[in-house]
Amino acid sequence: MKQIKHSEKRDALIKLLQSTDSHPDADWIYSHMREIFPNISLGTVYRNLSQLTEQGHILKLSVGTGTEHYDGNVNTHSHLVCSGCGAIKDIHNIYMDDVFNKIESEHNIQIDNHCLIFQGLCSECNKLKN
Amino acid sequence: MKQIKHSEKRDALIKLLQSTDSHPDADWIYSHMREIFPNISLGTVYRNLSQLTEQGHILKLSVGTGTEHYDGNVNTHSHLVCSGCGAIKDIHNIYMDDVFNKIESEHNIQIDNHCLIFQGLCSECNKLKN
DNA sequence: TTAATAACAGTAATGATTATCATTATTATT
DNA sequence: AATAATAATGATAATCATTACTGTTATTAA
Repeated sequence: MKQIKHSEKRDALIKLLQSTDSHPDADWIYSHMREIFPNISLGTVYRNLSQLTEQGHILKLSVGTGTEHYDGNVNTHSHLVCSGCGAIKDIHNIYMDDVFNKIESEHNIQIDNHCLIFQGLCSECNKLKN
Repeated sequence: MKQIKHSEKRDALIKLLQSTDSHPDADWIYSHMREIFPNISLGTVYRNLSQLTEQGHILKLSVGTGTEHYDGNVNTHSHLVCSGCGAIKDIHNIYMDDVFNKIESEHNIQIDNHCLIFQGLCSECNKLKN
C-alpha cells in the first residue's frame, strides 16, 4: 500500500469543502484554492479530490450536470437538485437506514453506501411558486 | 415548442433500451444500434438519448463511472452498483414514496423525481463472499 | 544527512459529449 | 400529389472535464 505524505494543500482542500454547503465542482474549488495558493495546479486539485474521495474523507456527487460535485460532509444525508435555481441542497434524511435493512434482506444484497438525489423545488423556489 | 417528427432510429433506440436490464452507456448502445443500422452515427445516438431523456421516455443514470448510463425502465425503482462485478442491478423498492412524503412535508420542498443508487454487493457476489 | 518517494506545477493527452453543416426524411399545407 | 418548412441524420470538428506525464520540490523514514 502506498504511503500518504502530509500535504498543506490537501488539508486546505478538505477545510475549504467543509466550510461550504454549496457542493462545488472542481472548477469552483480550483479558483478558491488559488486565492490561498495562487499557483496551485488544477491537476493537484483533481489528484487530491480523487484521493480524498477514495479514502472517504469527502464525497463525490454525480448529479448529471456534466461535472462532478464534491461534499465535505460525509455524514449520511441526501441531496436535492433544485429545478428552479439549480442549487444542490442538503436534505437531512433519517429514513434510509430503515429502507436499507428492508431491502438488504429482501434482495440478499449488501449495501455499503448509497446516494439519494432528489429532483424538484427547494423550499425557496417552492414558496415562490405559490 | 419544437415539433417532433417520427424517427425509425429513435423508435429502435427505445426498443433496444427496453429489451435489456443492463443499463448500458452510449458506447454499448451505439455498437448495438449499428447491428440494426450499420451506418448510424454516434451523434444520432447521443441526440436521441438526450431527447428521450428530456421527454421522460428513458432515464439517465449518473453513477460516477465516467460515462452516463441509460435505463429504458421508467417505473420507480432503485439501482445497485455492485463493487464486486461492476454491474448495475435493478432494485425493486416500494419504500420511497413514503420517504418522499415525509421529507416533502418536513422540508417544504417539492420532489418530482429521485435517483437512489446503492453501492455494495449484488446477491451473486454476496453469496460468493460467504 | 541521506535516500526514497509522495506531492507538486506545468502541460500534453484522453475521451465523453456537444456542436456544426450539408443532406435526407418527415409532415403540414396548398 | 406537389411544395414548403423543418426535424433528423451522417460525418466530422470542437469542447471541455478529467487524467496522464515529466521534471522538480517537499516530506518522511532510515
